[in-house]
Amino acid sequence: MTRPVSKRAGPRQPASSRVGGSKKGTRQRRDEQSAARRDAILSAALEEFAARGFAAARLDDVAKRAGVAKGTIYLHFRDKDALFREIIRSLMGPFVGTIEQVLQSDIPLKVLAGQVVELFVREVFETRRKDIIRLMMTEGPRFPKLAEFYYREVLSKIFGGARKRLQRAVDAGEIKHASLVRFPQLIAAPGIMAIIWSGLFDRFEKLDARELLRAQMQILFGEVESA
Amino acid sequence: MTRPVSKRAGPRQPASSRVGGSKKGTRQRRDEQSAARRDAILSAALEEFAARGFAAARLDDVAKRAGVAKGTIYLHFRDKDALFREIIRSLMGPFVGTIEQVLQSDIPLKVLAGQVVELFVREVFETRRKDIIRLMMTEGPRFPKLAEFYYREVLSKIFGGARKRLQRAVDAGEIKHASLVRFPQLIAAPGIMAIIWSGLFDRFEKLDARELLRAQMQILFGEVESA
Amino acid sequence: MTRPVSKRAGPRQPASSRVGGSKKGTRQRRDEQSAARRDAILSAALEEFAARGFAAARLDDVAKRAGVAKGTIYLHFRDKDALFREIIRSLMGPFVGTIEQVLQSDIPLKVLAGQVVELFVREVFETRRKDIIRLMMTEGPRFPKLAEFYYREVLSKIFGGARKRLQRAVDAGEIKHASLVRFPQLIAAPGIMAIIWSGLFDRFEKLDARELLRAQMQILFGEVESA
Amino acid sequence: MTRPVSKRAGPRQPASSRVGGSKKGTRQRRDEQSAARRDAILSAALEEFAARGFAAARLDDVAKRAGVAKGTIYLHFRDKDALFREIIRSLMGPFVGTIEQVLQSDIPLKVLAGQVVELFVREVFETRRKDIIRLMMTEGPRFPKLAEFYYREVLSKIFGGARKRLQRAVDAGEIKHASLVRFPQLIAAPGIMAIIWSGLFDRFEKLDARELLRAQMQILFGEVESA
DNA sequence: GATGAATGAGACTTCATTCAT
DNA sequence: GATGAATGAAGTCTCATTCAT
Repeated sequence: MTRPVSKRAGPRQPASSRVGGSKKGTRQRRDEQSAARRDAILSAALEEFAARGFAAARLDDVAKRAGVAKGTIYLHFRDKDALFREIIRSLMGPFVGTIEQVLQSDIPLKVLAGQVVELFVREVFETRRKDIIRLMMTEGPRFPKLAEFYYREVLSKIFGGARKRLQRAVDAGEIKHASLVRFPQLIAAPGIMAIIWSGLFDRFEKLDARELLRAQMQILFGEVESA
Repeated sequence: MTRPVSKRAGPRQPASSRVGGSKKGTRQRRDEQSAARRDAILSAALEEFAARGFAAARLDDVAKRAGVAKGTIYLHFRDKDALFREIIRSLMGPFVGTIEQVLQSDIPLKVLAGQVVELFVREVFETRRKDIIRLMMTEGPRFPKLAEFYYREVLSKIFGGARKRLQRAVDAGEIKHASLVRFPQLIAAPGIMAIIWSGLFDRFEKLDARELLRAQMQILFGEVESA
Repeated sequence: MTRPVSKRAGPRQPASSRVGGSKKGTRQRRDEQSAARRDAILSAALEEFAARGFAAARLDDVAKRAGVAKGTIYLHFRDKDALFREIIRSLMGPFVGTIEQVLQSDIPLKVLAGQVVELFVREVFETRRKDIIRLMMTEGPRFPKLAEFYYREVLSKIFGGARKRLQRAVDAGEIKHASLVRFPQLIAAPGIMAIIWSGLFDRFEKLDARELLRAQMQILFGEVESA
Repeated sequence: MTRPVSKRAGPRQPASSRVGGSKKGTRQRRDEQSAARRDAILSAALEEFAARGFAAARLDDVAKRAGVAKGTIYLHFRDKDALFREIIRSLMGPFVGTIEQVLQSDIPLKVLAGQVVELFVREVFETRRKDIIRLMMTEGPRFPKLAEFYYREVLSKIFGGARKRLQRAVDAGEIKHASLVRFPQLIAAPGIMAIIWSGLFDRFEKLDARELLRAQMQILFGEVESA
């Protein structure tokens, strides 16, 4: 839970801003309150959805957790589905930029690998983004539009960037496993594994996500430098 | 007499014999039909659960798909939860033996790796076991007992066997990545990735599970022989 | 639970006897078995109905308790309602004769009163007839036909006989409370009270039915002689 | 989005104002309406339970009779059981005070007896309290908690008060039947009888509750004065 | 805008009744 | 005749959604 999850990139829907904002004082304060409420709802909803799954989560509980009335949810989101979509959108969006940026840097792959591991652990695995990803995986099949958005806006960009970087590395003889260009998923796979494992089996056998990822990176790229 | 309440009833269907078969003794025939029905329910339920998730799946649809009446489900399973648990149990159980057996054989790791890939692709990825695993991942957190069962009966056995084999290989200098003994999950990770990807993004970009797994195996163990 | 409740006076319904009974041996044995089963069902049903009430009692449990299959119940009784009616009929019928007989005897009222108390305690309160009466009270309103039967076959006869006897006693100056002729229910009221109390409050405060009834009799008729 | 599951909703009725009333502050108005609805449900439920028994009564019918939606019942009562318990509690509670008060007055027993008869007839037998008592008798065995409550809060208090008063009367030579101190139930028995009779046999033979009770009182206490 | 009581479709589950065996 | 697996109507309860206040 490193940073305030909500940076809201997506469009806000009804809210306000429709009317020219002049009187600043009251108007602006109201907007802020409204935005804060919206964030509280998103945040509460994420926790409820993560804990019980989309279908089993109750908007009643979401409202209670967010400290608003049930009806208020509907002032910000058309329905339960829209709320769910917005969670994914608003919480993953801001993250993609960061990732792309990292991938574009020209530092050696071994160093980059270490950075990616740290980025994943600190910005995903140890935050609620882990839940977002889990939700995406578990509920995604029932939200085709969302899967498409996620693929288009997140995966294709990340994997696209990764492929380019990997190709350069292969061309430069920096790495030997050329199959990575075809399957950058292999880099992400241990992350997925860590997320799933943590939700199911940590009670029985802890799995150290950082070490797991570093092990894979080492196997893929050789000795990985600490971040 | 008095109660207008109802006057229930319900002739059963022409007893179709859709399931079951042969002739044999009456008693045995009945048992077979009953078992066949049970299987039909399990099968139908798996499909419904896989398609909509546990909470959103309707037993009504399960019954329809299985060709039985709603009440019949309750002759075989106490409730929806029990049905779900039984799906996992009955379909994963028999598979574990096979996997363990394969892991115990003394063939070279490279060959074994190829066999494992084929086993996964043919016995999991291309069958309904894929759905079982997906369900386990998606609904597991809400079925702690089931996660425990799965860990105890499936994962600990498979990973236990794998660790032993890998340790031997490390000791014999057969492989160089000793971290695999600590993290056999790295071998399984691409399988998980393939399952999740297929459910979410195959529409946009196909991911060849067999090739993905072979790529990882090759990276881990060097050139992998075809099975 | 003094005597085998079942004396079956009422007509038996489907059973048999339709065909001339000649071959005695097998045929008769079968009839006996069938009758025994019928009694077992009635008996089991009474206990289930008494314990849970008519609506909440399950024929499944009745069958189990009677040691027969569920379908067998329907060989003897058209449906749950009929089963209920038959319980009342078959278990109260034989009792009425006895009561009437007692009321017709010419012994002094004080003695008679003692006999009635004993009869009630031993043949009703301490047997399953108590449950019959309770069921009649609790479920009666929903079985108008049954209430009618009960009134016609049981109450009107008993109260009719009682009134005659009481009138004679009044005429003879044997008792002073002439209102008893109008309200013989006053004699029965403590019995009803005892039955209801025993089902609800015996846990908190025992109520000695015999003493309660004797107290009322004493008040009504003066010193009552032990039976 | 995906789920064909539904698209529930349900505009509420024109908010009829059938219940509640006046104008006053908004908040208060709402509370009043809510309370009125609660009462309507209790009232409707009592009638349904009285007519069909607890198990056979349908909450659907209760809702219909109360003029509310099914779900509304659950806003006020956890479940069917709770609704039932609340009926007994809320309708008997206020009555106990009255009864106790009457028993404490120092008027002569004969007068008191007349008052008790009138109280019973007017406040119980001719009101829905009759149904409450009937329900208590018929369903009590399946609601042990309720029976306990009823015994503790109602019966023990009433009988306790009665015993004291009767003991005083015996000591003062006001009455001769000392057994009444041990069995105040004898005073109540005709009331129970009247309630049961009215539900079952009034069609065949009317039983005048007031006269029945007065007859018993007269027998117990001598000439009873009109109330 | 915010609230939360009210709504009612729909889910799970039970169980009286039937009928092939 | 006896059995009990199968049926499906009907009941209880939940919860997404609405709208008067």
